[in-house]
Amino acid sequence: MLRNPIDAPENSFGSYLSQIGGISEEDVENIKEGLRTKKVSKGDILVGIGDLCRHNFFVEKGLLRSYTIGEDGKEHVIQFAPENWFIVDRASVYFNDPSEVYIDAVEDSRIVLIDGDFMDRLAKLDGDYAKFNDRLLHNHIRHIHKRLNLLLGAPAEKRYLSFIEMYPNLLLRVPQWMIASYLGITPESLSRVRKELANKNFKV
Amino acid sequence: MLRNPIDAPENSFGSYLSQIGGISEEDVENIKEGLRTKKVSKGDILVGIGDLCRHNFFVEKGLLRSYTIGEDGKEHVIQFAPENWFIVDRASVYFNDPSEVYIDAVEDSRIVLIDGDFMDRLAKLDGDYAKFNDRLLHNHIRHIHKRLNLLLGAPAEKRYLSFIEMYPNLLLRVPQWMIASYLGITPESLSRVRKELANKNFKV
DNA sequence: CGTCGAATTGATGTCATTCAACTACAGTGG
DNA sequence: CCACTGTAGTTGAATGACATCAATTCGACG
Repeated sequence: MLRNPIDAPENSFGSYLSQIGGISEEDVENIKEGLRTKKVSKGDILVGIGDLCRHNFFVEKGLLRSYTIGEDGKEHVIQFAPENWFIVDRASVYFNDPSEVYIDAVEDSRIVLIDGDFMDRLAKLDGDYAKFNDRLLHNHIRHIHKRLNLLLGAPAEKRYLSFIEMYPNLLLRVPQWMIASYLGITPESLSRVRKELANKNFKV
Repeated sequence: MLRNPIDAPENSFGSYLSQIGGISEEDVENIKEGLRTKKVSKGDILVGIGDLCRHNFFVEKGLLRSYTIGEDGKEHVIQFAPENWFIVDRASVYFNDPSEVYIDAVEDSRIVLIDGDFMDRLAKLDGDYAKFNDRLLHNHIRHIHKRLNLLLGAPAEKRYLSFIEMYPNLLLRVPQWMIASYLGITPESLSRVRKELANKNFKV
């Protein structure tokens, strides 16, 4: 759930753990062999609705997304995950419930599969590391709350502007109809919002 | 974040910890003296926007809510917390950020104030207890995700029906305009939705 | 009894959706 | 190399859902 995509070195998950998670190089070495890295192609589905989602996915390179199919039969994008983000149906991993989302690859990607008790093993190495997962969870919550506020209050244009502000780097990587889906509007509406903004002389 | 209001015995937080949290009676005794219980009156504001939210609130009796003021100047209800629920701006407690929400009392209430590192102290008593907080966090996330889905996909009527299903006991306790605010619609619209449902011969 | 906020109702406006047509472009196979 | 096809994006006209504004009713409470 943290920002700043980087230029996708191999094993950026290791650097992430040590730099952002504050986990010693040594400990990273000790546990990382329990991890699998996987390459997926654009369009590949990693988790389907009804599956058990057994892993948390860390994106080293590329772009994943999660989405549901509403009762209206339409896709609703829940989250995008570019480099250095996690993506997962936490309820499914944690409670062993069938997944309520799809997770698929928007671009060819290289990802790290983190199994359910990876964090537990990490916590066993050093009690402080339990706090790392805690931080991830709190970040996640903060993030969804921001989104909730927008959906509750803001009209389409403001939601779009806020999306640009939060994910400036995704603007050119994600097709417009997916952004529309993330914003909770139709592609046509987003097209018109963009036109309006252009008329107002708005530059990204 | 768990259901089933009860008939508000004194110290229902203790029972909650032992029954739901699986924490031994003895350990509950050991730490509960660090907790304060407080009575608040309908309308009292516990946390204001900009304040530091220093506590997680557990509702033993009564009803709290959290809400923001959108840029449109309107209230948006984030969450209701009846008996046996927690309510908190987690980002504020965890990251020491100024609160982005108000928390106030919808009814006269008796609440337990849980300070930021209560869970840490609990975890120190018994390593397994760390998992309790983890479970709370995951429940919270699952809950907001459900909400996200509704806001993304469902029209007013479906959101209302889903609200009734999730919080049947709140229907009679929360004024209609607050429910409307929770659903992201105006009180007038909710009134019409209800009328429609009545015409369709819908019974709560 | 009078007042105030909550809820309903009607008239009207606005924003986003829907449906359909059209353009642009990328990928495929002849 | 070019036609064929499918998907993304744009645009227009009509519709629909919800908001807004204003008037009225209802009920709680001093």
